[in-house]
Amino acid sequence: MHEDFIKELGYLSLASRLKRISDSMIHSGRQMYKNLNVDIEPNWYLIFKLLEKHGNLSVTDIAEKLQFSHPSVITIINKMTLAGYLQSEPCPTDGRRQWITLTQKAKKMLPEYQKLWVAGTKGIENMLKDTNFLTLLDHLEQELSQQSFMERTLNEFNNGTK
Amino acid sequence: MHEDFIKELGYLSLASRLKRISDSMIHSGRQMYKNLNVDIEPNWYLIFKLLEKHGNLSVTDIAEKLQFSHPSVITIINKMTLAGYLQSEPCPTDGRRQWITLTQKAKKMLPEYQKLWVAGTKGIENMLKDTNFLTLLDHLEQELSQQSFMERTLNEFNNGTK
DNA sequence: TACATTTACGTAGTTAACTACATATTATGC
DNA sequence: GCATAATATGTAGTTAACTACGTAAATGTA
Repeated sequence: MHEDFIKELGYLSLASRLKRISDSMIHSGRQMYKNLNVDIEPNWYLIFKLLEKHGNLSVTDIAEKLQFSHPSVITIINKMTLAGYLQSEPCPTDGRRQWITLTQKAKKMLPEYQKLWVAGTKGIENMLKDTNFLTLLDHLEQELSQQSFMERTLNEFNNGTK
Repeated sequence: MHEDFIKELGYLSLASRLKRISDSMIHSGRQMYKNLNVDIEPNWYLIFKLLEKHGNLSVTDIAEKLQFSHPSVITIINKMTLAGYLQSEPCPTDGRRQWITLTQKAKKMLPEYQKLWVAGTKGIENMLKDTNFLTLLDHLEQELSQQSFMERTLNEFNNGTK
């Protein structure tokens, strides 16, 4: 086994490490869909489940709820529309907005996909069930939203020179 | 405050959430370097610290130690070379390999940059010091290396149909 | 020793997030 | 009620990881 330098760096490389883990899981998810011949992509579940919950939403609504930029949402929605899962219609009361809704194909396929997502959730749960990992993520995200990584670093940097 | 749908999904959206956190920290780091007028990029610290430790390494060595693909390493190294921090020379005993080393500029600047990285580490430590977060990351990465996210999901999926 | 295999590096193209800018529509305020 | 500001969507270009493929050098083997 080779040296794992990112692990060795501890807190310093936290962001790199979180990126490594998420990249690996997303990659594995993409491969799974491909192997099963399911024509969806790793992050589409977010849109599926969001529209399942809310019925219809605008691009901006979706971006806010996912904390994505709106161009990212547009890119995902365009692909899902091309794949026949979504349709858009102009909002009747506001000409700027688009109402995004699930198509019949999406509603038909959702129960099947839902089984996969439940299985994925269980797989992760098995690894982490005796831990407080999600609570720690809540904590970390809340801390970072109160004061950014840059602000924290600069504070420590300036303390060091006092 | 808006609905945080990714948080709401719990384990299902773990990968999306880790990506969100790492993206945000990396973005904040880039902004910090920009504000301080420091001409380095967020992941260059990995190369700096690796070469500081090992003296010189080949592209493949670096890729293995970081668990990056070698094209990713080449991209980073090309930029750092352009910025004057790295130089390459052919390995005298193996014509296929390049020895990557720090330049004088890099050695001169490293103590200053090191202060920033120490400050960043402290900033993260302050958020997580009373937790076992790094241990949980070790655990998660080890579990995922033993059995991929896809394998775990398919196992659970097939159990569900039995 | 010559040929096949492995290894190291490099290039091209993909992915999914982002910012910055453009345009159209709605809301606000004098 | 018209001009300005804010909002919603869309487009273009950036970033950093990846895979796939190509080439050159070294290694192994018949």
